[in-house]
Amino acid sequence: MDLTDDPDRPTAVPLSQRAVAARPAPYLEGLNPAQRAAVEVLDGPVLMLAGAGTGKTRALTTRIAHLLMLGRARPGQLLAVTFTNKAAREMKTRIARLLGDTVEGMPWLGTFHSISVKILRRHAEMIGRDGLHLKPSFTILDTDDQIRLLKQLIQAENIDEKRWPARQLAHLIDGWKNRCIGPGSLPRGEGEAFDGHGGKLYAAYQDRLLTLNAVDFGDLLMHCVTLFQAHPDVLRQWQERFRYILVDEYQDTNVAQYMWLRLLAQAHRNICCVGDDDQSIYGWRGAEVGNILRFEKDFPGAEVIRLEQNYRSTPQILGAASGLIAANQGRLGKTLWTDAEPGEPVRLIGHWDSEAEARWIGEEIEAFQGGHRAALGRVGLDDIAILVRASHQMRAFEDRFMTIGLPYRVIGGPRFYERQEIRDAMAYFRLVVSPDDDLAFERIVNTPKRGLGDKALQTIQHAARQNGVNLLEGARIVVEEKQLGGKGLANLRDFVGLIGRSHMAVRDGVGHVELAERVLDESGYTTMWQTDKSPDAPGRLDNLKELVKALEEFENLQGFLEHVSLVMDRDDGEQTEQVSIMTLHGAKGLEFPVVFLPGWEDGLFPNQRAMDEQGTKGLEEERRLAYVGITRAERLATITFAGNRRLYGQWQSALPSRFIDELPEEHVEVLTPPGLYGGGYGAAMAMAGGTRMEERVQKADVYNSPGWKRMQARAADRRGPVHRTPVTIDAAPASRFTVGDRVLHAKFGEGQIIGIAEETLTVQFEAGFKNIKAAYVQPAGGGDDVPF
DNA sequence: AAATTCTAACTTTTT
DNA sequence: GTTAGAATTT
Repeated sequence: MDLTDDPDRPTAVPLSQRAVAARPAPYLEGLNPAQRAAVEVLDGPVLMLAGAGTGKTRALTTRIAHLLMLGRARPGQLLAVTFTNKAAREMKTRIARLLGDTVEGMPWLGTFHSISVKILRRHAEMIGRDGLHLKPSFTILDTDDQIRLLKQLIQAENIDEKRWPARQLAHLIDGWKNRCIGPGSLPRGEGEAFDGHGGKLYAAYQDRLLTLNAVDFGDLLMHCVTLFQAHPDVLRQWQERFRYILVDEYQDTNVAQYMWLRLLAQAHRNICCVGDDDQSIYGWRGAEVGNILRFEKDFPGAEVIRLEQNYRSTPQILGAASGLIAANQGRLGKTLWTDAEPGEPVRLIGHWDSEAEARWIGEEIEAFQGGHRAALGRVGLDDIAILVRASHQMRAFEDRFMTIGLPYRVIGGPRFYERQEIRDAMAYFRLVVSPDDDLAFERIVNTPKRGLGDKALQTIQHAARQNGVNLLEGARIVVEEKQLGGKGLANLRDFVGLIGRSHMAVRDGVGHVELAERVLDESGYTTMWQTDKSPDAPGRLDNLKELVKALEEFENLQGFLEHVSLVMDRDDGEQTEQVSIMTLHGAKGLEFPVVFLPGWEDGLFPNQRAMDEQGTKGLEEERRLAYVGITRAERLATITFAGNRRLYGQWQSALPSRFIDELPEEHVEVLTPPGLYGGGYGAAMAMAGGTRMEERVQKADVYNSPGWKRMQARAADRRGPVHRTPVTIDAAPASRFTVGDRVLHAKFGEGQIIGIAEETLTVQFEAGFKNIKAAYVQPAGGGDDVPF
């Protein structure tokens, strides 16, 4: 460990006195002054407030390249953290390009998690307590394994599974770890949550993880933090190693990540965080916007650099987005500007229902293909994205595009390594590599079906516990002592035999690719999918083939498994041009020339639940999400909403999103929907002619006034009675109840009905909104006034 | 043990 | 309208 740095070095140098690189480097050319400052402020804490599309990644990667070129640090002394593997990969390629591939890759450029793994592997034995600690070879549990493990514990502790499903407990535990709250210090309310078992269960869970020599995702960070806190010598070692720390998407850090960073940055204080408080959209999974707002307090003397020149969008798009986000309180404040051509205003259009919305967007896209929008230049399908709030909205577009034969791709479906067949295959590999992996054993012992059900598994577990061995060994004992009968026994014998032979094969140095194929074939796993007649079976077989192919790039199974537990994505090189459909969350960091933003209705977007559970905080996060959506567009953004939408099989009507009212009029053009449904707002819009002026008048008259909303509501009324509650439901009330009644539910307690759709009630409980079948609630002592 | 029917719920998602 | 998980039947 080298200690060459001068501890008395000033932490920040004023901008004016800053030394500029002796010789102008070619990679610095073309940067604007702010970007240049962001690259050249070398020492001390720096907060780069980079708005959407301001070249933040460029500034960050150039900064890294610059540090390396100036010899301020060797690649191994730079710590660069991102949130996704994709971002890390992109950064790596960009740095390599800037440096002309002359410098070896940066070992410490990666996600919080991948870097934590590297650190933890070196100090694993310091994690845990006497007699029970981690080994450097620990495995990383994914959510699936985590939930299975919790289920076992819940059963062992005799906790009511119905009241506290493992899934929910896993979520809670995740939350605790995100906030870096250890077993000793659970928050009072939540620790008691599980019938007072919360703390006990948590401790049991952590113990179980240690005995399995495993950690979950949350542990990776939390263990690092506790390690640093408990062992100052270890911390110092890492602090000294990382001379410069760079963090991307700082607004998305949670408490654990924040502590992790702060600990590591304390020594050199050369930390550069890049983020945009207006793009913080992950509050619901523990991200703290506060971290970015507090940066200057945490690192006194920090230099704050704002990147405000936007290179992505037209002034019209930028204007609309800026106007919208201005409604949020407590922003750090940035004024984005651009010197691009004005471009087209953001287009706004309403439709009768979600099907009309999908139809219209499909037609628009086809029109682009026909070259009807010459002003935009060429627009290919790859240039178009549809960004939705909730994934169920995607269906309407998939259906429509399928029927008109428009190629599309859905981004953000289950990832390759999360698919069932891949996880099964991986479990086989895991068991081959480490016989102690009991979770892998459980997963595959009866996959494909071997006639080994719960009973058989219990027998195996019993045998294993009796002899103090792992499940595989336990199974061997069961086979030897013939504790099972018939077919199950024979199958189990084959299974144990196969794994045993595979262990031998590993020792004999059989090629891992060949071994993998052999295991999958001989276990009958491949056959299982070959004989499966479900429509997705062939796809699964393809995936398996691809998995085996991916193995080739690694030296052995072990190496592959290590890699996979952290890198959970895969690029499939699609060749044909396709329209992208994804959620707004999935779109962060991406850009498209043409963007469609459907479903801007109150309740859907802003999402009702987000507002109920988080109040203004939730609404502001939704607004940031809207901001992210609009700013993805380079040349044309189109916002649409539908008066009626089918949700959970029932038609519901809603008002246009309140965000629509917040868009500055001067950047919005209201379009007329085709195929009017006789009257309603459509009739009003039909009056609009083609000229700007008329559109303006119409806009002022129509979309900005309560009258427009009334008209919209009246149109909906013709289809039946409508209850105007936050989420309105269009149907006759269930006979026994009316809106406003108080009801009693076995699990959620007392609540108030705020919506009725046939037999489904929307009830406001203390715990939040729930849709519940009328049969499951009792009328409760009423008399309370209805708030609506 | 496997196939079948029934039930209750339903944001956003990375590692 | 769909889906995962539980309950029930075969």
